[in-house]
Amino acid sequence: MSMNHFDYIDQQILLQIREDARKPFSQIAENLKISNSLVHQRIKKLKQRGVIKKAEFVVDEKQIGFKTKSYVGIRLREARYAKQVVDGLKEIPEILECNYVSGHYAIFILIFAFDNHHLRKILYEQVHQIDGVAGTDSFICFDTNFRRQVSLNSLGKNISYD
Amino acid sequence: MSMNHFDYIDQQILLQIREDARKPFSQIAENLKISNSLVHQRIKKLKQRGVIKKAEFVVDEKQIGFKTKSYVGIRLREARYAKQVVDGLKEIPEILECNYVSGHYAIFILIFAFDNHHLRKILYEQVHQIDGVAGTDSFICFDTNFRRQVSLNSLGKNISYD
DNA sequence: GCTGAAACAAGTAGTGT
DNA sequence: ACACTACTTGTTTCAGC
Repeated sequence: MSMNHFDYIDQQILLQIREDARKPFSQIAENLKISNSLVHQRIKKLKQRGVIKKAEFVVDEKQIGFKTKSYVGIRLREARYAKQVVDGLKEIPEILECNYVSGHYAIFILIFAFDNHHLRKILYEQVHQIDGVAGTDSFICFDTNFRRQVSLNSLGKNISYD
Repeated sequence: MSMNHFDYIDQQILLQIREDARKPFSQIAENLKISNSLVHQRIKKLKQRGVIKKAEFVVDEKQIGFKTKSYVGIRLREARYAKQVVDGLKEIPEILECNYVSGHYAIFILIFAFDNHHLRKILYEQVHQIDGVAGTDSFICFDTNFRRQVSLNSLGKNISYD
């Protein structure tokens, strides 16, 4: 299948910058006992390959007032409305993620709202008004037990899991 | 309610570093026509307040082999098994997020697997084996239409939405 | 609470092996 | 593909407003 290939250096660099995007390259170089500029070159290539996209600061949603997190499954009146519903959902800034899914729902979204009342208003006054939406089911998150990034352990191996 | 207070500078800094965690502080200062060191001070305070947690590089899961993304709702045999089930789920590295939720399911998780076959194996051989799990429903993501961070427009205002 | 300059550290590019 | 050096740029701290 020969897709991307990652060696030990790539993997270690990813492990380090992923958790701290502002970690000095020179420090990474020191840890790995390689030159400063090699780190720079590798990261450049990882970007070119599309393995790393961007570095972002993680803002705590709760700290800026978004206390209610909820997943919401959306049922459509008919399947062919999918695209126009997605276009409508995109206009609602509280919706942070939107997926086409298999199973009970056609579309599955993630919403952050100020509180439950706010969530209800978004659903009733905005989502339900989009032409093609038949109904929604909400899965309000009482608590997020954990949240982490994808494992890098399988890199470079290539991968038998059965 | 007097929770956190954010002025224009805080908001602008957040907007800029959120999308590019490695943007030089000096450049931010220039954009806002404030001193280099004020940017530094403000970011330090935002960290202390817990508004920003860390800077992370975003790794493209598909590029490192995780082609199947799925949300999975978990039903419990009895509600009181919740905690021990979460402990079991935490041991499965392909599970990237785990929430207690309202509605049909007790627990709602996000899984990234190599492919559908791998996903099935994780569910059957790991998740379903955890004591307390009655069953699961999967919502496999065919496509992610969009994905973004929470809006910062409500900062500093304080907020009436009804 | 903010600025500005000075000391320090890191990022970048070019050259050679 | 990598390391070394020289150069440019950013970060951090602190005195002073």
